[in-house]
Amino acid sequence: MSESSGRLAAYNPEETEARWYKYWEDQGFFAADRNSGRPPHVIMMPPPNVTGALHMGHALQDTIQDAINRIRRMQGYEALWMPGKDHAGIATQNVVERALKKEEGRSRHDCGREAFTQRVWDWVEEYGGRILQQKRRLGDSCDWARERFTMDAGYVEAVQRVFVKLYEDGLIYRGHYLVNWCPVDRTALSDEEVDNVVQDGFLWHIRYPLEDGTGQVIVATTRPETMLGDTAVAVHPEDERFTNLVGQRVILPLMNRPIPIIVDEYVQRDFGTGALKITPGHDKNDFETGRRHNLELVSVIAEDGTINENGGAYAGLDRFEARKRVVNDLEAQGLLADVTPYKVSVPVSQRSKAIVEPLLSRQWFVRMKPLAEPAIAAVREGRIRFYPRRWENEYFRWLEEVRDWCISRQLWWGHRIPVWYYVTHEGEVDESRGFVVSVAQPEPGMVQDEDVLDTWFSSWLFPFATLGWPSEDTETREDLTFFHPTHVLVSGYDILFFWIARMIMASLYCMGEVPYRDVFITGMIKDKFGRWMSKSAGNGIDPLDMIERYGADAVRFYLTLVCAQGQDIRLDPVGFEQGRNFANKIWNAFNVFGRFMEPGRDYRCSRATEDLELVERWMATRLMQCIEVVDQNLERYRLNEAINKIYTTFRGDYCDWYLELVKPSKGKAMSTEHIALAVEFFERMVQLLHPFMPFITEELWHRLRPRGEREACMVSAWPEAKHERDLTAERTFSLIQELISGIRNLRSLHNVAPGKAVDVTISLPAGSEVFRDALEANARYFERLARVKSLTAGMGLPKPDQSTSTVVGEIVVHVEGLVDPDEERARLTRELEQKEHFLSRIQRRLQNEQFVTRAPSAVVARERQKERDAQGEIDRLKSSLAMWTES
RNA sequence: GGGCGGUUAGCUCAGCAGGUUUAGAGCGCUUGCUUUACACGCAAGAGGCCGGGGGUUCGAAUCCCUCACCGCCCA
Repeated sequence: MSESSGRLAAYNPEETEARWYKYWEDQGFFAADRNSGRPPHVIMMPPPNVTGALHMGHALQDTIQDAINRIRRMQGYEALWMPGKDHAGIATQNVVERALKKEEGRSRHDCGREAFTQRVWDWVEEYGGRILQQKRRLGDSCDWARERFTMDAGYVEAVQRVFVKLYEDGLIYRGHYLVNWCPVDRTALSDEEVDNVVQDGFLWHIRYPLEDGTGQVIVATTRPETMLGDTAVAVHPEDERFTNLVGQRVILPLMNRPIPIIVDEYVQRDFGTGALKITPGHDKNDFETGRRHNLELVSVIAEDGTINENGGAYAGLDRFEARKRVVNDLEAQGLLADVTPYKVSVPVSQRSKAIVEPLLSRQWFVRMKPLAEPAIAAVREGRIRFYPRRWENEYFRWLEEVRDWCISRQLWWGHRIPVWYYVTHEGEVDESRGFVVSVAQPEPGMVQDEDVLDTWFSSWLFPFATLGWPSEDTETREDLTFFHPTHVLVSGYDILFFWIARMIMASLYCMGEVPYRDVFITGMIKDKFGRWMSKSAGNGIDPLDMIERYGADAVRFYLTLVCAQGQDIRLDPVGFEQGRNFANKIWNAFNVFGRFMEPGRDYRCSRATEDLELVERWMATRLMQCIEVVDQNLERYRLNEAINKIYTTFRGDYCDWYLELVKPSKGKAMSTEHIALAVEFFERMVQLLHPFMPFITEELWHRLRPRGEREACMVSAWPEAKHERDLTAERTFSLIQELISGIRNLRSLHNVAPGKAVDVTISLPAGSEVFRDALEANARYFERLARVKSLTAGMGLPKPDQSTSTVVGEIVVHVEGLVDPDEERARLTRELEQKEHFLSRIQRRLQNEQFVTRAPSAVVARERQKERDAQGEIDRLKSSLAMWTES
């Protein structure tokens, strides 16, 4: 595996990634064991739909989860990332229905429930594992052996048990209410599954003639077809326009049915004409009004969205066709008073995009208030914390006004509702005898409720049902006790209510404890123009394509870099190039010393710290600082800050300065001691990078030293910032960096050929003996990085003839042999202006008495130092400039 | 109608427990360089009164108020 000599080609992720993933899995590194003696750290993967394919949202969230999981594992936790998949009721049923239609031209009804359900199982068997396979390409280090499906036998039992428990506690009831009905999927939906979309519509003003023929009332409506089911007209009690009409009746046009005029506070006087048609069967507000006034309730729309037998002449028409016909007929009869354009808010099914119809229907509901209260308390008391915090407000707002949850779905695919009915001799359900709520069939011959449960009614149990609850098996229970509650949930705000809030409720209710301590809410991936990615818009970016093109590490790196706290991400696929380039950089950096390494040799640095040369001591301290910053940011889930720090440290400090200075010159070999330290630093950097870029780091980690049978970067110990920072090395080296940059700048400005060496004189202020010695000792650095052939450093050295200068703090650098007076004057003038501008800002601050007296003394001292420095620099710049002006 | 985010370099975004920030990164741009780890690179540079207005403070991109525009959520 080790390739210790010869040139390495550009990094090729493809081969590396497959190999190491297999290695990790074969070694069992993903498996979590409660008997390890280590403290647990658990992440529950939001279970993807079995029908799903990997998209960028998964890639982002998995990258984050895997990074956290890998860090925790390296930090010595028994890290469990629990994978699973969701049966996704409607979505999956739809997929299989479409396939059935396409392949056999049959509907699920042609097929029959049992056969159809079997087909879904076959489909899940065949394709349901696809998305989890795709996740492996990302490098997800989940404990695959624990993978759970929300329709697994044990999981089914959990769902049924929770239903029964909730029912017995009075938290589930069956009710006859207006529900959100999707005429396309022909099922009830919860409020959360319905979006309100503003559309261009009309306000139709319709004349309702008074029964006594003395006049008319004009009502305004956005849904004229529902008039077929009107059972009243309502006006506001204090609306004087209608006082004399209250108690009278109007004849409902087209239906020729007398209906009363009632008063109700709910009517908005300034809407339309002030008179409101009341359709309790097809409007939620009207439903309430109807209840208050004991109005008759007429349903005129059927489950398929057509007008039913109560709709008179319109029976059988689709609701939209009926609207046109109703409007035409009203107009023909002179009953249409006015039509005005109007913005209407239309309820739309999130899944089918069909306009949802409020329909009277008997469904099962969960009483949410009692479940919500402990869930609110858990967050208020800080037992659960959201990152970023602002989502807590959103969470509270939803829970505080949460409405009961309609959980029954008229589907065939899902958890069957554990409710049983008696049957008549004819085999019909006999509801007159009531029902029994029970996991098992209570009596022979009883039939189970036809409906299934909302998918979220199973996924809200995910954190503990996946760990085996409610199994009584000892092993399982110990596992549950060890791993639950979990530690962090990573998910998007799009399912804050659907899933996150409900999971918290379910865990508190069933387990008596929170499901997790931290909730990390990610932003959503948008396209580069800020639009949602979708198949229909064709603007999606396939993570697998990106992995193929750039490598999984590159994809992960870039996603981590742009995943700033909860902000939506406008993803530009060219960004992944940065990841690929960085991977290549890492690969080649290894090559700098790797090509000198003898195969099988374990390079260890034998020098004491004080024997290290300056740049080595500096690199050691930079690494410490990097680890500190990374650790701090990881604690707050600021992964972008962490990866950014590692990136700049590796690229800037390690490659551009450290490696450049320790690599041997042309044709020379690298000393064992230099290799040893380069290996040591590299090893640490690779470990820090591993959670974010697991593949390339694993590969290189193995090339660094001979490794044992079951050793791997992914199970190595997380680097610790255990050494003190070496502030002297930091100060000395950073000054040298500035001097070198200054010289490079002068070379560039004066167009010195890259190969041409220059002589440099560095004039130091009095008392700089130590620094002068450091410069002399490290003259090689200047030669290496700035092509300085002769370096003269000393206190108060004069400017050599024919030289150009720049000022770094109290130091003046003269580069000899450069003459272009005009260029020089212009440059010095520019620098001088900048400095003077800066100085005046500082002085303005210092002349402010308030500042001097009120600001902390350290701040004032710092400003005074800045002033002195700037003044000194200005003086030196002026004298340099003077020389050029004289000559 | 209520709530929340965003507005910082040409583009995409960091920075927001007020003072080492003379506001950073990547891409793009300009100028050099095939200096044998890397052109998926190196070096040097240009580019921003941090959306407008007001306030708090000795000091504001950062805290408060207000307005504008963009986006999201809820009714």
